Amino acid sequence: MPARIDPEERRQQVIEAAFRLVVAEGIEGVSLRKVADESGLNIGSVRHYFDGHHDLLTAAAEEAGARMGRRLAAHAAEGLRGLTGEAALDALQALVEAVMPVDEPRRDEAIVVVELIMASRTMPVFRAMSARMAADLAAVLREALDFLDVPDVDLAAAQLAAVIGGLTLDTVTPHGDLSVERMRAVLRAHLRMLLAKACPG
Amino acid sequence: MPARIDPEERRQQVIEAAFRLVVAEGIEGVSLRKVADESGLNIGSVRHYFDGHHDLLTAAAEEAGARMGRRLAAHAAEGLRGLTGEAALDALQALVEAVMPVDEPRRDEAIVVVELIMASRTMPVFRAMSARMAADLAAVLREALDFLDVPDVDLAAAQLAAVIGGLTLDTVTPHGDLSVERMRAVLRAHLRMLLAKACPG
DNA sequence: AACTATTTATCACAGGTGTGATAGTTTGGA
DNA sequence: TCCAAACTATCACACCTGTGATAAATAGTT
Repeated sequence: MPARIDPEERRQQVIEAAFRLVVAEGIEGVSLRKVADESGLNIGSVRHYFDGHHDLLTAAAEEAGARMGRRLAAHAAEGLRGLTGEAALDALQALVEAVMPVDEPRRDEAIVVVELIMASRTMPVFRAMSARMAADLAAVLREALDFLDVPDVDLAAAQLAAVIGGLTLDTVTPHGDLSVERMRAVLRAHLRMLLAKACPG
Repeated sequence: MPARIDPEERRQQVIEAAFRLVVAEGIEGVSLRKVADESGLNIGSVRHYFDGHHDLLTAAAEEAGARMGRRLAAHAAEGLRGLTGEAALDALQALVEAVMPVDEPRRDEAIVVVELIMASRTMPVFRAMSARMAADLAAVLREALDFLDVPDVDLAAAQLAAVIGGLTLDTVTPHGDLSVERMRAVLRAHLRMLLAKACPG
């Protein structure tokens, strides 16, 4: 049986093209023909590796979620245990910035994620992954804040998650079009407020 | 000249239908034919009052921005001057909740606004209005926080704007699917943190 | 070399889109 | 009454979409 190319590799190639289209045009711009063009494949090939449009979207969402999960796992909260002062602030900021649009690759991934989140409002295909991504992020944030002895971890984590979402939205859209520097400054101010409640007692 | 019906009224009727479609299906769901059906008019009539699809979207964006502006103006920041403690907290929360999805009409409007913001990333039609809405909100927030003697008004307003955006996103989407109560609690916690820096000095 | 499963490539069809063009209908004023 | 302006209603066209179906080319195995 001819398998000159790894099917999984081809699928990734297609998903990558889909991501580029999401960044350029939004999720509605992801059509089979455009994905085929963008990936340099024929639409017939795309349809051979994915069981139609719906399946492609599902796979792309899965991959987006997996990447965000990997980013969170990489900057694990373990190293935060017991840190205080500026060291704690720096470490926490580094963790949060792992999922924020601070450079081009992270910006592209953030765009894909936010597009997916918005789309999950009306497209059932994305509901589960959208919810899972929020849960993953919340878990990491709670763990991190807990390690830093921040009180009221649940509430603080929810606040931080909101700040992350809002800053991301205003950075990747013309709404407020935050610069990366400004975004990081606002984030830092918020983290400082959160840690201020931990530092003294 | 027959003008049995106020043209402006008809336009509002059409825009209202467009808003319902945005809520139900997202901005991509706003097609001339669907708007016509939803508004109970013929597509020919819709095209008589709007100079094509682009013009309809422009008018809808304008109306969405105007409504958000009116909501902000209604809960003007004037009344906040000099308030302290729980009274300040309550007043500030009431102002912020004017633009948040705490009930069905505000939820629908918030959905329209967030859809517009996301769409403004790739659709030039929405860029200006998206930016204006952020500026309007930021101005009101700065004014309010200033009246409450919150220090570092610019930074505090930016933080608050981020919280508003993030909470709205997580309330109108399955991402974290916040209940209204939870959203208000998280918002209150954040406002409390901001005001804590003002209360003592 | 022959065979076979994988992969690539096309067609065609039904459905939806914006829009140009064109009739038909209604209604207020002369 | 008649007319013209405003409104409503259709057609048709080109374009794009997902998808079922089918053919063609490829390459590893026997």
